[in-house]
Amino acid sequence: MVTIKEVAERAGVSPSTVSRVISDSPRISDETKQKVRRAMEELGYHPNAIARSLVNRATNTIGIVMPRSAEDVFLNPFFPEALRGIAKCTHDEGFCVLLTTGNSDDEQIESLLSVVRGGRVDGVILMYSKLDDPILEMLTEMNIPFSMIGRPTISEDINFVDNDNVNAAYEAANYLISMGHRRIGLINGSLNLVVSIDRYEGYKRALAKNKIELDESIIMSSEFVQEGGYESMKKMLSVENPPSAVLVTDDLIAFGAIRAARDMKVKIPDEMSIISFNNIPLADFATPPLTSVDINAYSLGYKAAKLVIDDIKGKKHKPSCYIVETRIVFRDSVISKNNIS
Amino acid sequence: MVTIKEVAERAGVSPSTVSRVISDSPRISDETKQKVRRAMEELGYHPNAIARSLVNRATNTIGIVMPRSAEDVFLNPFFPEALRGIAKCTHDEGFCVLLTTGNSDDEQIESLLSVVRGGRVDGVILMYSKLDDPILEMLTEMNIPFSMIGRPTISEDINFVDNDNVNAAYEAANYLISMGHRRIGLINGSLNLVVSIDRYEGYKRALAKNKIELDESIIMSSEFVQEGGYESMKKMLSVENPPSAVLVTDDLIAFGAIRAARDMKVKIPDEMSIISFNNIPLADFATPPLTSVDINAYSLGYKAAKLVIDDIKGKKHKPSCYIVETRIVFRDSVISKNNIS
DNA sequence: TGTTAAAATACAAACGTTTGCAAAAGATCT
DNA sequence: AGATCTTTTGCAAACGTTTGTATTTTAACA
Repeated sequence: MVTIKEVAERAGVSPSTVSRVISDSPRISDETKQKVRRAMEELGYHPNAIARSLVNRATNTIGIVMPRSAEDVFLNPFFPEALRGIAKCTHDEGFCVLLTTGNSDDEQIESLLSVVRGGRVDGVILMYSKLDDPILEMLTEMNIPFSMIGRPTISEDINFVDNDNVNAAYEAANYLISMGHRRIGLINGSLNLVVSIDRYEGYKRALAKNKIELDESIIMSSEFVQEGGYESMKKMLSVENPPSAVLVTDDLIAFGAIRAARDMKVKIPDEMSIISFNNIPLADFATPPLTSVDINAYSLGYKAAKLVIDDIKGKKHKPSCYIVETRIVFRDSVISKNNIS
Repeated sequence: MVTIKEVAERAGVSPSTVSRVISDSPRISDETKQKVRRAMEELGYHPNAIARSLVNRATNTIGIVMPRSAEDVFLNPFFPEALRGIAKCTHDEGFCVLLTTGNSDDEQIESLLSVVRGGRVDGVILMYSKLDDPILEMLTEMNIPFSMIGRPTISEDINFVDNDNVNAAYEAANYLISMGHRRIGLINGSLNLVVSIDRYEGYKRALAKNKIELDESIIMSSEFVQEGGYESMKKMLSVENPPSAVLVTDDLIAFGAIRAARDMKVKIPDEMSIISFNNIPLADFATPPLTSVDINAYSLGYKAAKLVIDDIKGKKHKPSCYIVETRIVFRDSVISKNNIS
């Protein structure tokens, strides 16, 4: 490995001069800069990031915490998509991305802990928001810059990015109602995720606003996977008075739900309308193409990264939050009930 | 930040002793170890990974290179799934994962370059194999431990993990043939990816073995995305004598192909059988459920990580390779032609 | 040709570790 | 009690940078 000293020697200057050339300090004459740069060139010198980090006390790296093990995560396109946004922003800002992993909650925590205590990252992005999350607690305690994707429930000063999920769900449900549906089911994700809570709230508000009574028998919650959607839809359809439409809080779940409907010979959208969330790339290729709420996961990621990085750079002194827009992408899984009857 | 010195002072020993306690050196008496450990506990000490890296010349981190920008990548579940395997292995081995990104080929290269030259990673995993890849060249030149997912074409000594793609495609095509199909199309991925080349080869061999002549008009190649599959299938169906079955080299492409078939009112599998590759989670939820070759992306990732790490640790002195098994997952997108006629 | 100010560069300490070698302490033997 | 060996600990250099301060060089002026 070629070091700053060797460059210095070759250029006939001192190491400090080389260092200042690297940072393009005005204290060094142009003549010397040329000389040093040539030496660097000839030797194939590249600054050692580790040494630099040590003295600067900055690694230019941010750590990413995904839910649980990375296991379940990657099955859902939401995370990759958000990660894409994160990667874009970090790269733009000259930062690296370090993945934190673990095969259990404990391992996950231990992994994060070692990474931040070890000083390997300058900040952290928490890619989800759930109730009573020990990681969130840790992060605030450790006093390291971080931001999260999803609204925090503890109302401390925390950087976060989120959709307005209650409103988004409100509008989705409202859309169903505007299409003439009065009996509307809900297939939700796990209720300890605040995104699920919020969408549930929006659903409730839409029904209330339209004087539709809540019926617990057509409100389910499942894990964020297809199987959950499959089971939920089966239950939904075996209720004495099944809904004519259902709001599903995740496309993957919706895929499962569609499959269940097909298996039970109920036609979508003719006998059952479906609107769901996330607008994954495959939504367009479902049968029928899925009407879905686009949450702009990419922006969610990008902004989350921007928030931590600004925090790290000390640009913002107050915690900030950012709400990214959602929009319904209309496809063919919802039908107007008025037209039929 | 609490350092080794403060711990030393508190415990009444020298910094070097503390260091040796950390590494549990036998040279330190148990008594002293107790004392030092207590001091560490009380002060909440944690070793600084950066400083450690500097002297050890090891970061315990491996860099991941994905195709191009991370952009396209994450849309395809293959990469997340492989990443999952990588994450598992690295974690098991006490390594971290650093993502290398960039929004263009050049940026990608520059990003990788700065990361390895900067000494931020001990090794690298290249998640794909394509023809004339400048990155591959760089990696070998720089003389850093690395492994790749996918067979390298330049026959240098390179660690890699791969499926036996020619055989896998051979068997897939053979399966179609065994089901009575004689006219079989191919919808392939981009031909500068060696995985595509290999699967093409397997397809050709199967046809040759069964004395079926190759017909270029029903051989397409598209990008690894749904749209490509959509277009390819449209073309395939508008040929004067369309095939009764098609081998698709990626599930995502297959989704697009299915959609195209549906749009053109050709029934799957009745009028067109489809077998594809990768067996993504959603394959089961396609209409009809997709018969697909499972390539075990998780293992591919896990093994690739194992290979670099072994290399880094100097366990293996020779480059090694590892072939992971594939298996056809039979679902409902292929029908026997014999039964019909 | 000194004197002084400005510009350019060098010195050395610091960042938090690890580790070879030296030193001190304790044990064993005669 | 001294010599010798072993065990335990400490010293100091090193890893490759950055940066405050000191020093040298150059230029400008009288």
